[in-house]
Amino acid sequence: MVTPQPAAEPCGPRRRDAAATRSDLLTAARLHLTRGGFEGTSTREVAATAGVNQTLVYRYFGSKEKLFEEAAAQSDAHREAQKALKDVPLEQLPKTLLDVVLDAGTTWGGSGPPDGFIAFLTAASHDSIRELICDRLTTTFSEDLGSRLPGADPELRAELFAATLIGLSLMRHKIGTPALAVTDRDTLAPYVDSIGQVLFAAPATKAPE
Amino acid sequence: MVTPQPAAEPCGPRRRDAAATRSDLLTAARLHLTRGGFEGTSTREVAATAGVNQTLVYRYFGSKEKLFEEAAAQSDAHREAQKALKDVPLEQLPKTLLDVVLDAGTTWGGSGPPDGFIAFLTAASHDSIRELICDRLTTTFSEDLGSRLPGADPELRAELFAATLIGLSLMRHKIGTPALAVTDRDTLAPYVDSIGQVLFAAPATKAPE
Amino acid sequence: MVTPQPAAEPCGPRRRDAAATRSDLLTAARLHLTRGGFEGTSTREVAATAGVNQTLVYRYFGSKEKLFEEAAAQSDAHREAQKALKDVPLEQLPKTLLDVVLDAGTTWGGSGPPDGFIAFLTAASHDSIRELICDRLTTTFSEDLGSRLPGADPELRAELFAATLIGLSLMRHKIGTPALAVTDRDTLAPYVDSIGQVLFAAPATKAPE
Amino acid sequence: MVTPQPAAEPCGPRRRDAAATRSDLLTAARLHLTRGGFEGTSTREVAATAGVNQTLVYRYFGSKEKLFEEAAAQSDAHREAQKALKDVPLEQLPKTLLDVVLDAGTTWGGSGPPDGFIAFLTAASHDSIRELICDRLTTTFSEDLGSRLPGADPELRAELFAATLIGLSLMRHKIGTPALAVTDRDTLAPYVDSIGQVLFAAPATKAPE
DNA sequence: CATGAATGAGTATTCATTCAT
DNA sequence: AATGAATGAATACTCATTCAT
Repeated sequence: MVTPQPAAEPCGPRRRDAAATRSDLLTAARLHLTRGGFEGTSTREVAATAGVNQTLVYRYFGSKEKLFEEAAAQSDAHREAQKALKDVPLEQLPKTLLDVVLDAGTTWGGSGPPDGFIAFLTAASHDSIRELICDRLTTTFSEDLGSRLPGADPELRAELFAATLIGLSLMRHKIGTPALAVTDRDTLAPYVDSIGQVLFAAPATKAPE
Repeated sequence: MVTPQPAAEPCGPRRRDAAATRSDLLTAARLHLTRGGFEGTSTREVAATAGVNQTLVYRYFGSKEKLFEEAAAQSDAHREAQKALKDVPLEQLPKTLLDVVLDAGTTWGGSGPPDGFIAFLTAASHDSIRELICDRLTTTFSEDLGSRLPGADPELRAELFAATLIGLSLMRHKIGTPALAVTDRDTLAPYVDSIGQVLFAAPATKAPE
Repeated sequence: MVTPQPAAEPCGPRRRDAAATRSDLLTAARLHLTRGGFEGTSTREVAATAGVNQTLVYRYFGSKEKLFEEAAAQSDAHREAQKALKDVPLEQLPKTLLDVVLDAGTTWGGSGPPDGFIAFLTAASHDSIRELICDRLTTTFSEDLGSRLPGADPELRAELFAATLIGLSLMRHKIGTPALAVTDRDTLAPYVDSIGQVLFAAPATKAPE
Repeated sequence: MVTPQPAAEPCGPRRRDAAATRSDLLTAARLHLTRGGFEGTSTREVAATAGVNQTLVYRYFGSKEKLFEEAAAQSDAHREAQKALKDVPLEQLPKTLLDVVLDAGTTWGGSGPPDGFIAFLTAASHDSIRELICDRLTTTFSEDLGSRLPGADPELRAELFAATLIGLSLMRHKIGTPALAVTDRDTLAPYVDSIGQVLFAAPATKAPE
């Protein structure tokens, strides 16, 4: 796990810009978090990727754990998902959220910007990060999406939709199963859409199986 | 990540039983793998959980990596899933696979036997284990299930169903989102079932969105 | 340091022959001793080369140290050297001892039978082996050869001749310097001979330099 | 092999001086190298002798091997020998080189500064160090000294003289044979001198023995 | 006589972290 | 604000050795 780009030019003591340094560290941390997870990444690697001295991790974040927590919290995907949940009508939600997920991580093997509450699942073995992920999912899906669903078990149905997106993201961005790794958005959309329809519509009164 | 039970009282040299020792190590490894992932678990922890001297990991497996690979490969869930794919008619598959997934890992926070190709996703940041998971998913879903699906994109639809199961397992067993963590099988089944119906049926001729 | 031949056919629990096993272990130990020295060789390697179970080292010798001591002590070269010192006239000694040294270790890079008090110098970093070597050299040279030399400083002159042989052996068998590694016996002999003549003859009354 | 002085009292974090730390490590490594050889010395021992934290070995040298290679390469004796070969007339060379050798290692049992391409022979079982020693000997003797010798086989005769010095050093500094361990320089000199005369003079046309 | 199982101490090396400049 | 020096605890893995069969 040393792959990510060495980044940054070695230019003397480095430009003295606290904000930029902080932000570079966070970006590097996000990248490494999605690849190696919490325990699989060292602060040295992160600092190297950010082109920054290792000890600045401690200056700016206090500890490896806090750096990674902040990195995990800082997710564009999460923000976008939440915005979508407020603005977009239910029937367009599946496609919109699919787009968020697809943008969030580059296709498997690619090297684009890593992001998304989803890719961070890799880091779920670390307790504090798992809690953070759980909170995010709860707010965004169980609560926000759930409250918009008619019929029985709204939280559960919302979470099941989240499950599909999470599984999809994992298989596409991390594991690389043959179909999901390469299928384009437009082929994918109708299927995700129909899962959404099934889960978002009020279920028929449950006949015990 | 030192939580799992210290197991076994330190009671003299331990009974001399190669097969049992090997198996205890594998069980302990599976447990730790699902909790801390590959890099998050030390061989010492595994050995302690198994109530076994640390060096026996190397006697029996040669390296941490090989121990965890074998542990990851040894999955009842995988076997059952594949059996189901051969014996069970398509319309009963969703429920059957759901049961496999639910049995595979104990509900979040519990301490039962950890298992399943799914729960091991935690370990997906380690390359060799990720490949193993990828192979398993490809064989079981993309190929075996895919070959049974009528209509277009069979592998993709098979993988999407796998994605739902994976996401479900992760959220229930690992992350613990409020609804999925506690919902019982019978409440869950109809929803998973209807996702299965949507994905397993031949899709209508796709109208470009 | 795992090179030496795996030896011995894997033929069931192995022929039950205490003497042969002991002797195989000693031979393997000599071989490894000259290559990796005491600390650079593990009992497992020795046992593997001997085609024997590792624990037999302890059955037959009690400890790694004792195995290697016995191996170091068992030197054909030493025996031959001592015999030469008794039987051979002074003026033929240099050539005779040269032959002992040349036979003792195969030319550098070759894989013949390793032997000789000389090659064991490699193992001189281990205290008990160093003492053994010291004893051997003292008896053979300082005492036996020394007692045959006329004139002043006989022990010293005997040891200086030993030094030449030791250095020669080391450079030829172990280090592989360009000339000594390849020169044949007949080219070498006259030079060693003339050193012998200089050292064995009674020195002129020393004029303080 | 834990003998060498534990050095330096454990007195707080130690003075912050990179150059001094590096150099202390090298000195300690040289000392241990001549006593225990490569495999017989642990980085902990070296660090302890240097009065330095063990991890600094890796900060400054990257690995045990690189530390010991650099330690072995850093030899005053080698420098002096080479200087002598340039400046000193042939007939004074034996005595000059003898002095280098005698200065290089303290008399057996003493605890002075260890040095010299010669004493490092102990470490010759480690491949990279053996190569280094071989290179040094080749340059200094086979080539530099060889090129100054008239007559046949100049490299060989140069190497034979090196062999005498090496054997002498080993027996005096490492093995401790009775005469060589204690004899003073002035007693030793005439004998080494006469060996030099024999080897440096053009040999009589070789009559096949 | 021979072997496999088990063990504790040790090895090189890396990590997160702190201190002084 | 940024850096290099220093540190202690941990990690994977190996070793010599003993015990039970």
